[in-house]
Amino acid sequence: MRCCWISSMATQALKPLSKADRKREVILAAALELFSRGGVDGASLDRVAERADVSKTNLIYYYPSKDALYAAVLNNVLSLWLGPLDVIDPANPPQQAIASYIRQKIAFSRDHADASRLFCFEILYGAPVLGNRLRGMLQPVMEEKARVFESWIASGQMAPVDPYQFFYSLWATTQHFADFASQIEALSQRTLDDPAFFEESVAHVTALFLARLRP
Amino acid sequence: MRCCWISSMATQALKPLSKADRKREVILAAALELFSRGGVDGASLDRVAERADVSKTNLIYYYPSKDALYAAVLNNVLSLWLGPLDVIDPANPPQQAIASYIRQKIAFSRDHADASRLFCFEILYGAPVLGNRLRGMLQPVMEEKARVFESWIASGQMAPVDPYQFFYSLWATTQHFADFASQIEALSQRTLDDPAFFEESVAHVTALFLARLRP
DNA sequence: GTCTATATCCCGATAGAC
DNA sequence: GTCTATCGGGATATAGAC
Repeated sequence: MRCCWISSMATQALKPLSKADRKREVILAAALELFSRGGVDGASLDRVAERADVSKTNLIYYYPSKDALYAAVLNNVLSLWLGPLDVIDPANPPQQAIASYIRQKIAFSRDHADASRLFCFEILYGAPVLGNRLRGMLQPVMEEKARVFESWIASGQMAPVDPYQFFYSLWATTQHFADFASQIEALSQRTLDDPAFFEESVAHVTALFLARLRP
Repeated sequence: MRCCWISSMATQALKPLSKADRKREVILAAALELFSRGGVDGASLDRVAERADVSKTNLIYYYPSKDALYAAVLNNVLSLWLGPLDVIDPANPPQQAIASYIRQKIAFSRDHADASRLFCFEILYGAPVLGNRLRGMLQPVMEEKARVFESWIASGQMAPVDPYQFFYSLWATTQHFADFASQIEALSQRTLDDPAFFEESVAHVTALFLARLRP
């Protein structure tokens, strides 16, 4: 049900994977799991190799350095991270689009909590690897989404808001469930894996943002 | 104006600091600066000592292990983090209290971005050091604040909301400005040190939450 | 492609003189 | 309290056989 193979979602589902490709996937999955717990410096190549069930030298054969491995994992994570943005489309009514976006993002925090945490680590580090792609690729995407917001506002479908600030708050609130899961669990003793808590969270965040959009 | 000495805010301002105490402060400040960049594992004691302008052995004299140093820094950070919660008081009207809380939290993200990032690192790690204090100390505080919300709701001063979910969203949106500053800067080319962006951010987040509270 | 063996470096922590 | 010297361990990465 919940996907574990990151790259298989990012690449074409049709192309059959070679044995080497599958090995790369296993290594990437192990690296994501360990890097997302303690950051890059919190996990050693020994442990990643152990988790992926390959020798360390073999791992280095596929990814020539730790930095290269980290970058490969992060690029997969960024692809996944971008997915939900598709729903922000001028053809959709804003309330529906944003409600769908929120649900997808909170589902992402549940199904890919490790990816969300690793992304958070990278940003905390100052985005040494993703910085260029954020400026070069995400920024134009955001400009496009900002124009969608402007069209929604101009047509009177929603109250005027700063689209950038609005997205920052959307990302913050939805990703919080993955990145701060241990704090939430300490205070609420709840997890997104509890379907009731998942739905409560979606309902709360949706109500928060839709109240603001009311024209 | 903006305070750099973490501990001096947590301890009594009256008690004069001994030479040793001042040295501890310098070490803690250096450790916060470096740990908040790369996490605990991203900084070495050598570099912390270098930054604090003490020898490594001398550093270890004051903090017997890296874990002890990390725990000391984190405890200071938690004290700072708790401060703004005081404004959530049944005597205040909810809109005013929450607006004040938001402004304080965003100011915290500006003035103590490193503390916010280190706190975020710790939670990402799974709260190995703060977990017990979150459960043992923060949880009762939150129960008290939840009762304040209930009293506000019961008196018709605000719309009914889940206080816990509400706080999670408040923390997420306000801390986001510190923890995800590099992403925001990549997309908006703005920083909280820009007073205009600071005020825009406060206005945006305040409008978001107050719209939700309208009875 | 995969292995064993190893080079090289840096890290946290200790010993012991002063 | 502060120093020099150093230990022991674990990390990334390479060399070279198979």
